[in-house]
Amino acid sequence: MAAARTRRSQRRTEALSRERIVEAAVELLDATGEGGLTFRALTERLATGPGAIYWHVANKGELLDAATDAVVAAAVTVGPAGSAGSPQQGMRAVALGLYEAIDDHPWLATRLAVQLARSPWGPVAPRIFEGIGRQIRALGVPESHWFTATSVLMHYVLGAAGQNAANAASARALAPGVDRAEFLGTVSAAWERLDPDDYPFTRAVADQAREHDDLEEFLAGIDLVLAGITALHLPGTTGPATTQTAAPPGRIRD
Amino acid sequence: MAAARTRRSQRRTEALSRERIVEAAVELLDATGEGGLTFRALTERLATGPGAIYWHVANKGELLDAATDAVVAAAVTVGPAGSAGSPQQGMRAVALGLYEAIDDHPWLATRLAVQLARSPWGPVAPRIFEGIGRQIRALGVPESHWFTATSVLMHYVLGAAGQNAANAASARALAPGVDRAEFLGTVSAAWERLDPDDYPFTRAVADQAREHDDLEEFLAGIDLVLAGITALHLPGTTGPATTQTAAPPGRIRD
DNA sequence: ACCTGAACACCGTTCAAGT
DNA sequence: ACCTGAACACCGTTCAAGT
Repeated sequence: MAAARTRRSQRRTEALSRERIVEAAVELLDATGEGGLTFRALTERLATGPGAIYWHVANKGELLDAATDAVVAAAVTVGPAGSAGSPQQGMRAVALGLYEAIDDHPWLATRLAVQLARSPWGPVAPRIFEGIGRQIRALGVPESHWFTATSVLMHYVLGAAGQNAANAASARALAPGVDRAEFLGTVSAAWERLDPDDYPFTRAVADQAREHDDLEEFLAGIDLVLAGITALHLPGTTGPATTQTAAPPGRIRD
Repeated sequence: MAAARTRRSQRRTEALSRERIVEAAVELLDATGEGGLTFRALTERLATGPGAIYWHVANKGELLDAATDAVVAAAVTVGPAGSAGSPQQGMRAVALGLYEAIDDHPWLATRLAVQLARSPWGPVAPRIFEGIGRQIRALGVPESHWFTATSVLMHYVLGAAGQNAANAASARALAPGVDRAEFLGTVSAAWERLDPDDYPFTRAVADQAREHDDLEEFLAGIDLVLAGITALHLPGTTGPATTQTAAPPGRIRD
């Protein structure tokens, strides 16, 4: 309704709104990183004064939260419970969605960490938790393990995706045309220069770090966690020798 | 040598040094959080001017990095390769060391995320990687899996420990005397108020979230990952049905 | 109801000057 | 070599004033 008149106002002014502000914030974060999001830059981009922004948004923290939530929401499409394909494929789809979102918006990794660490009950945590948890449920994991399994996967996915984005950003920063492999070689070389007495393991692993493909590594980690879930909840298997699964761990602090 | 004269200078002035500055920064972070660490507060605490601090430290980022590294170094004592006890106990000891460090210094969770996302080749990442990796090696994991297994555990441990610290901090902030269980009840209640159509899984899990013991949950997650490692590398087991472990995953983006 | 923009308090950092 | 402290540029936020 009233669609005829909308055309003219689009060009210059287009009336400020919370959505437009958040949209501009995301663009600014993508272009200049978290340090580049200032009210000065934002007012310039939106052609207004700071007061106008504060009318729609309480403060900078809320703006960052809204930008984070908007990007995450777009990345993990909650959708109807039953998508096509196997649960494993569903899990990969959700994980890759987050992986690519963080790859496209490198500031997201840090912001997610900050936000999950500040208010786990905000809108972002449930979004990610739900997206991963549904796949866990579809895998046939018993309900008693749902929380643990989903938590492990969530933390791994976010951490590893953030690490990947960091590698990508560092490679870009080192020199415009630097190859990703070349950059990983630099890191690997740095690790090989560590003290042999203090860092024997890290040095030994430096080679693998050089050659690995990030996406493949990411998926291998997910497979590892899924294997653990299966091993723990399938009564048929001999039960892993490494760990007493059912017995309560008990406190072993000092 | 020259031990006799050291007494007098300790009280008031005690000569500024990088170590003293980092020490004061950690104290300030512990007392007031990341927002409380300012050069103003720091100069007051150290009874100097900002110029004196800048003589020992390049900028605030370097100071935060140094504070983070100091706390992590104290938490994961690298020590001689072979400690007492089983590899599983060793793994728990390392994980609990980080868990407690983040619990004692809540700002550490966010700062580790920032720092690992910015410079994975800095001193902090190898410290944590080495501490966890040695236990992986001691568990008999084949070398080809070292990198994946250590990465998964590192991301999980840091993420889950940060989450725990966040819960603790939020419980404290909600009201001085609020019980941890009471706070988790609040979060659980918030999750149960989510839209049933969009968040069926999260709502179903809200109960578990209310009742769980954080430390127990943390250790259960580690057991899960260890079970996955065992399942993947032990040729004896029937191989988990959920995932094709050996076959290269291949790109499945869209 | 929504926006303007000058003003304020505070921050990280610099630097000429001291010892 | 090490420290002082005034000064600078920039930041998030406020608020009286407009429409």
